[in-house]
Amino acid sequence: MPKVVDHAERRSQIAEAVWRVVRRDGVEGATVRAVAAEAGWSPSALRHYFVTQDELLTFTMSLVADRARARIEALPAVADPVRRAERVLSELLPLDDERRTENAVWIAFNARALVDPSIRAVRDSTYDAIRAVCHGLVVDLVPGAGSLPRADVDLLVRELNALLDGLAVHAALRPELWSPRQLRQVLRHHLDGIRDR
Amino acid sequence: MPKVVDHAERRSQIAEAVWRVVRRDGVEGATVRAVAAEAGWSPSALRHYFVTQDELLTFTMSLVADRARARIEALPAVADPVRRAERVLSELLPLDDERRTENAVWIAFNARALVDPSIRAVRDSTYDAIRAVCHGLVVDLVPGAGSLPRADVDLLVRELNALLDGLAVHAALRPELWSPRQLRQVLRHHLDGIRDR
DNA sequence: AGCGAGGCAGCACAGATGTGCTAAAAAGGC
DNA sequence: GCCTTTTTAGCACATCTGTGCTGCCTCGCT
Repeated sequence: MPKVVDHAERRSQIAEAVWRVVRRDGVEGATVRAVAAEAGWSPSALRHYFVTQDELLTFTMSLVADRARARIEALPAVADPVRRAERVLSELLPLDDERRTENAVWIAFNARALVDPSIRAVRDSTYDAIRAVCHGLVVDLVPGAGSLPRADVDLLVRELNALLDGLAVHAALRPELWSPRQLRQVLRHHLDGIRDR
Repeated sequence: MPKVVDHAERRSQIAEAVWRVVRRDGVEGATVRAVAAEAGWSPSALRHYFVTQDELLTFTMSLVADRARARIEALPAVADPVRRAERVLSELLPLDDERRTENAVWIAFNARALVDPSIRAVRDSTYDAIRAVCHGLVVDLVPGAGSLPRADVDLLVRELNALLDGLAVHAALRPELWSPRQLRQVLRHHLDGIRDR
């Protein structure tokens, strides 16, 4: 009774084909026909799993967020707050090819979010989740976070959050200028700065 | 002999029409016909000032960078390094409607730079210039920058640069979460941190 | 006044795109 | 083995896109 490839997994396979097309030709290159060719099916087969193109693209972007979330949740517990923060945030940086692809796709869709409401909804909730993660890390990182004014904590969270996305964007756009080692160094320096402030 | 509206200025007017279209409908909405309608001319008139669409889009993106550069160069001299850095970098953040538009357009084109070589060239040289600006500001900011290892300065430059673009992206994408006041606060906090390190 | 060149509009055309419709093929239950 | 449901292919159609081509209209010069 379990089909060899079920509906949900097929949708993920197609979404990954979208990633490859987007990396090669941008979001505007992710036409129904191009994605179908990349996935190895006919356009009509595609339409069986995604009724409209909007649905296809929205699902594809959600999958990026889901994959990252899954990686973070699967992370082993680490006692030291700096190291924990390093591990968690590293999952969001383009440190290897898989995450480079994710980041590039994310950036491409981000631009589309400026004008596409359904994409924007996915993006907003994802960024909210990332901000919450940053908040948790900062609270564990700052010595007396409990007794600190909320505005001060908020400031640190915003700063960390902005740095994180800045690093991600830079490294995804210009990998030749940002080695994984340099990304980690900057992140680590910033985290140390929060702890020792 | 001076025409009422000369060639170069007409090109800028058209590029500004592109900005408005991109803000409304994204880069993929910036078709020749849409831009012509926005600018109030026929598509043929457009083709008189820009032979191909690529030329139009590349020029439009360059104009964003040129405007920002001009604003920075026109800035009055400020003795205090923190205040100077604040003033300079503020010109790159979406603190008002004009700069919000610039940032949104920049982000949209940035995504296209992933696949469009001519756009990428503009983007790379602009980012190099911004990095150079950051370097200058950091050198003035850090007390003993001259005697500091080059790698340490480089680290601070990268961190500032990433924070700057992270702030810009966040504020452009979600203005409702980033008031100009909050942007300035985070920037100021980071600059103070560099000075007092 | 006449003329030549540049600025502009309109149309045309080939290609691509999203999506609907119809039928064939495959799969699965009895 | 047959029949129903799901999955896939193929085609069509209206729309939109970049860009080439042709002609008009309006300046500026002599």
